Amino acid sequence: MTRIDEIRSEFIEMWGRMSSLWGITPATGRVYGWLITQPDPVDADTIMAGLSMSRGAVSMACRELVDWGLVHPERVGGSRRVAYRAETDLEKVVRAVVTTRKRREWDPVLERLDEWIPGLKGERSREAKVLRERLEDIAALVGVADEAARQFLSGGIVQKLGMQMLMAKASKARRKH
Amino acid sequence: MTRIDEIRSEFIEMWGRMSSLWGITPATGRVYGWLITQPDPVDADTIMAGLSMSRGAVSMACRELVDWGLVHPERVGGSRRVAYRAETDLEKVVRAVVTTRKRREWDPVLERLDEWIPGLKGERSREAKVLRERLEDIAALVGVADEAARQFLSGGIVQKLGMQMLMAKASKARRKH
DNA sequence: TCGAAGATTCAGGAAATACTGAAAGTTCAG
DNA sequence: CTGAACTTTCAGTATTTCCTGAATCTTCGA
Repeated sequence: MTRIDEIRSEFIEMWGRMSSLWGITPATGRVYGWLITQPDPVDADTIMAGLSMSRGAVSMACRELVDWGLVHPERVGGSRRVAYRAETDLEKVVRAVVTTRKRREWDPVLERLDEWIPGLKGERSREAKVLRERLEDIAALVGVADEAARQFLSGGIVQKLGMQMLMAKASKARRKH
Repeated sequence: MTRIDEIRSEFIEMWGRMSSLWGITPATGRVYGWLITQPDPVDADTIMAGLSMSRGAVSMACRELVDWGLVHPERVGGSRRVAYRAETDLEKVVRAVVTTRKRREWDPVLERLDEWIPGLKGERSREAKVLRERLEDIAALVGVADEAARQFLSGGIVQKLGMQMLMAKASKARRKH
């Protein structure tokens, strides 16, 4: 095994382990990792062979990645075959992840909090009063995060420039060492 | 079941479901949710009864929460018994979560990237070149996140004020509706 | 329209993860 | 120092989550 294969397989394993952190299954994570290491789009059979996964698992993983917007399906000329290409523009990746997680995870939390807090307004007990205060604090914090996400996603030119600047800076700083 | 008990149990269930998102086990999430709903510190037996969990599970959950800094153990006067109190200062909570996840999850990623990238410098193939570019981009992005986290944790007065202002604003905005 | 290439689905089995409960460990009052 | 009160540990089991692979469905060239 050459150095690059070694690095590739470690990188893929890393994506597998980080999968829960992103809210995807391990197999999906490995597929995304694998796709990132491929310079050109690859089809399902190649992924199957490369990761020793079943056809079904590859299909489900790719679907999930396409839903997230992390991978793009491309028709291979003159055939039904689909080849998958990883999105490598990191701004798009971050945007896709923020969008999906916000919708799936934060929005429902805010909704529930907004139901609960008024429901506690009537209660007289100290218990209810304390709980209400705590829920209000949490709602405020989630609201801030929500607003920040919204700002980022609405993505005026300002945010884009800011992000690119930061990335360029970090990139340069890292190269020094 | 009164309204408050209903809300409490839904809130606890929510923490159970969100647990994987925070990187804790469901039982640990439920315990934290339960503690948040309690105005006063509670001991292990009370948690056991309230959540119908085994003694062992409660012990492990509380330990994990204490490790994260989300819960504080307090000795009950004149006895070996320990009572647990949820941290409700949200700035401290966010700080604790950022610290722990950064250490456990981001730092290792950066470390690995820093090993891999030089390892690819020698390789001539297009494959290696493309992979190296992608890893460098990822490293830059993680580096930015890392720096942001560091800034936040080093927590000058500036960040604190900024956060408090945002929270106050969000809090007020929410009350209007 | 038909047949074949290829994608998708999903029931069931495999693997990972979490929880229980009893035994062992720890601490403290007396 | 002792034993009672309380906590922690961990082997075994329960539960959840994930993956496989064969059956089914879809699309496209001819």
